[in-house]
Amino acid sequence: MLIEIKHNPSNLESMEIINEALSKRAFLILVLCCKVNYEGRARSKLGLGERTVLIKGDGSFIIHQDRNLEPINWQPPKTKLSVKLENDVIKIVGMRRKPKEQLELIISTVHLISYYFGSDTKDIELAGYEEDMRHMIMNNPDLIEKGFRPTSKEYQTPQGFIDIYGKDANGKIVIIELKSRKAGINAVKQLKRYINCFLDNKEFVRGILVAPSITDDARELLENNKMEYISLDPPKELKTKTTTTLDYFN
Amino acid sequence: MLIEIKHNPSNLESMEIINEALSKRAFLILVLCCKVNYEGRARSKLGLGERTVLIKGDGSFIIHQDRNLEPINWQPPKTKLSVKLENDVIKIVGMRRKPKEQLELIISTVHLISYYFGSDTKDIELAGYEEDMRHMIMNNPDLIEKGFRPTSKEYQTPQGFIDIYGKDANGKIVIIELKSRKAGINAVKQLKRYINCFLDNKEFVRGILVAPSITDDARELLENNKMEYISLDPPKELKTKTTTTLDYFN
DNA sequence: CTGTGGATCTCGTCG
DNA sequence: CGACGAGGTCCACAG
Ligand SMILES: [Mg+2]
Ligand SMILES: [Mg+2]
Repeated sequence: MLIEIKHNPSNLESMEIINEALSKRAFLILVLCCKVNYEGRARSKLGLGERTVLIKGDGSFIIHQDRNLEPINWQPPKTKLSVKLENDVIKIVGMRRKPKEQLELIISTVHLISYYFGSDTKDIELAGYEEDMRHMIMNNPDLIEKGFRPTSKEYQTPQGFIDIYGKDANGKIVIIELKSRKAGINAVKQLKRYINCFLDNKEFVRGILVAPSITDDARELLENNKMEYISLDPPKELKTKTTTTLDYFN
Repeated sequence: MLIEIKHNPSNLESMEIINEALSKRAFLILVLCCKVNYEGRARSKLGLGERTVLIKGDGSFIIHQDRNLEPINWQPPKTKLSVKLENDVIKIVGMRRKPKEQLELIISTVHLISYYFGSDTKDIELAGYEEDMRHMIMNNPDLIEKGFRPTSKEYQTPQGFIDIYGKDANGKIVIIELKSRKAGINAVKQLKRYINCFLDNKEFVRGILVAPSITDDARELLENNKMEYISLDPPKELKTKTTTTLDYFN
């Protein structure tokens, strides 16, 4: 893999390396002392401090402090980047149209600069999502209860799409709201709104909240509204086996 | 600033440097070829590729591909990290209890390893949020309309807290829903639900959605329900002035 | 510690 | 391109 690394470059050297990396759309890594200004959807100002900056070939611009998972400032992919040197201060500016916003990095000192061209073609495999729960239930409706028959197609109300719509063994309409994480009161409210769309039907419509767990408040609200809860974990099976070695087949 | 950098270390060297960085809670940066497995709230598997990894002193564990703003895999702060070398393969594991989850990084080759101890004490100043809008309106209620008088305290309905509650010049109840970004149909639905809490009052309750802009569907839904829209941008004034130089006072 | 809701949310999907 | 909704959301705040 092609990688360039420089320790404690001068600001002039840094500017040239940054220009090189930006023009070649490399993955650029900087450790530096900087101030940061953001203006656009919101506005922010960050005083001097040492930070790690990532700039990706797709225009992602990411500034990390030494704490927290999330970057302190950022710009999404497709940001237009430019760099200039003025009075021995480096400025990297990331601009976006729509929304109009810009992130300005004012650099006093660069401790580390590196850029590389890597190969990363593999896509991630994921499981454990709401959509996985839906597939599991459609393939095995008895997970809800014996005799439950979901309709094969999505059902739309004025309030939006119902996760799963079907009928129980007695022919009663059943509306299912799925949550792949612990369900709170908002999940119950959403289910209630779907049921309200059927009020003029006269016949009782069952509402079932399906989630791995539920908060106490949500459960109370659910029962007060004569709705039901079924505990179900989202399936987490991947299509391929997970390995912890570096075999050729992975 | 103290920083260590090594280009193309052996896996044994890498393991020792990673151990050093982890034990000292440094900010660790790696560019490497790896596979990644995650298991916990969900499950994921990522095949071999070159990635950039950040591990912060607070336990944040971040894996970036060469595209997208967001990391492909991660663990939040307070993750417990460990490293080992087996058959010349480095494994870094990040574990969390509650939720129980683990992220496993299986490394074949390290291209760059660096760790540092930086100084970053400044907090960010932010503006342009819903809370800023609320303050602005409370301090200048005429922004809504002449004669509007908000109550000083928050008002809670069974549906949750109302952003701003007050009365207009005619003494009619006014409920305001704030959005700091473009408002969609969900903002309108939320406002409608608050108003429904006052239905037994008999008297008409005004609902006003305040946002910088609104989608067409949301506007239609709003008007069909006899509610109003006021266009208002969140204020973006910072307490201190933004500078684009490196003056001592910043 | 849990629950709730905002966010420069991001990102995929669908129209 | 805009609207909409899920998310391993993260994160701050309140109870
Ligand atoms: Mg749903
Ligand atoms: Mg609100």
